[in-house]
Amino acid sequence: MDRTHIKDLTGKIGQKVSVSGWVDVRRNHGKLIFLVLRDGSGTVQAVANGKDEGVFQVAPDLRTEWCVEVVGEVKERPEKMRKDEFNGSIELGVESISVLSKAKELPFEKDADLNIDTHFDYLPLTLRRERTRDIFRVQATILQAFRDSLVSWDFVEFQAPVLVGGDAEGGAAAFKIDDYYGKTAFLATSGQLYKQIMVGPFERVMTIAKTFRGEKSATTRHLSEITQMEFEMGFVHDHREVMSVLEDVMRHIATRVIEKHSGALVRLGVAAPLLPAVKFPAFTLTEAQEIIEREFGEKAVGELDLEPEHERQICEWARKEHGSDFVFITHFPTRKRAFYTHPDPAMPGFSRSFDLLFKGLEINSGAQRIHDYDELVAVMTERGMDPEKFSFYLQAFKYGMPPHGGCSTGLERITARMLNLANVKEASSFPRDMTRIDNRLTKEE
RNA sequence: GCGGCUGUAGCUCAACUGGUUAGAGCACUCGCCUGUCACGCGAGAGGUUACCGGUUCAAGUCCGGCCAGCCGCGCCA
Repeated sequence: MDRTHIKDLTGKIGQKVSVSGWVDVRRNHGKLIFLVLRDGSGTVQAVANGKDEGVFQVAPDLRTEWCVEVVGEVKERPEKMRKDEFNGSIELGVESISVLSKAKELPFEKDADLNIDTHFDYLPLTLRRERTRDIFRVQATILQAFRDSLVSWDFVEFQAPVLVGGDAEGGAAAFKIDDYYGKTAFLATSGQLYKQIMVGPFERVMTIAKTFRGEKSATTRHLSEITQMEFEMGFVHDHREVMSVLEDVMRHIATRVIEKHSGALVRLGVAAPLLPAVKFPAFTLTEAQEIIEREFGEKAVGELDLEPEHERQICEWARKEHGSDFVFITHFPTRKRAFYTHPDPAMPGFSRSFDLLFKGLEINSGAQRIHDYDELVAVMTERGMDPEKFSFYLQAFKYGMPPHGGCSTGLERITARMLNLANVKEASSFPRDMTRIDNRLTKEE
């Protein structure tokens, strides 16, 4: 008998079907056993009746997470037993059960709150929890919405390398590969330089790139391995055109998440992101700092960046005053940003750069880039970098590079803020940090 | 790296100012249960209180050390 996916059962009332999946919950009433079956598409209640001896040779033994194949009839539930949830008005009348795989007792409480280290210690199992499935279904939608929107606007997706020849960008700490055919290589901290090179062939490019940061940071917003959703576009006049595209991408992502995952948002207890009717509010760093001083009495003006607490404050204020969970901060000090960041001639000392804050956290960073070869070389020299070491990259600029700009969004950060996850690590299916790669590094074994 | 907090059953947590045999819920085992949906009821099993040392008649509780985790800061995105 062909398998029916649980999401398709609604249309098969009265029919005999075969369903395969996991036992999500078991409620044993003696001569009546309720099972909640789960497959990749959803859940459904199955009812095993004690009158059926064949079924009752198996049903009482079933436990959480056993894999089973159940044959039965799709029935409407009795009027009073209907629930306002997916498949809440149907159930499966069990006629036979075959056990595909047994499961031991789970080492944690399935639907209760877990400490985050328990969650990580048992990831292959905790990922099966509804909460976790909700998080990563939303994340998959974020990724797809990012890709779909940019591709529809003629951005070409390319694959940025992960193995790179140098810790090119500086700033972020790179993981070193000691033996790359006898030489030293690094794991990419960003796809930035390759993304700029790709403006040459395609003008508009995007990539969803794995990047790696070796900072010794133990916080709720850092990971050692992150997914960056990046794009770069040619022939811009300044950073504002990049911000405009980014805003459209963010609106598209938010809309898609709201459309597809209203149930998950409810289960996770999170409100849909607040989008302003007009444009995302945007302030220069200095303006933002003045607002923080005025509204929160914090000293901020003159600092090179917003402190985490200031990011939270300006977002709180923007939500109240502008009805937006998104806030752009522009014009960071030139010396605080990467070497390729375009200075703003109208604001000496400041650059055509921006961060996008979302619900209190920086989720994106971008800028117009320097496209003039001589200017780029001069800036590098000024910063004590050796242009010779970047000759590979600089070829693109020597041979006709248009004015361009782009940005990069941290997938885990936007997911975490979208769903109000306290720790960004919960937004990574297999998080890597200072003390974990699959196992705790400190665990004795 | 610095600081704060935490570590008790498989999980989530109790145990007042140190005081009898360290408890509960869930999970697990056994029994009962035909409409549950956090099913219910009864019984049972499950502990070197992270680890090492100290103070005390007496330590889960106080002190020192050590390990681990979380949170914040720094740094970063």
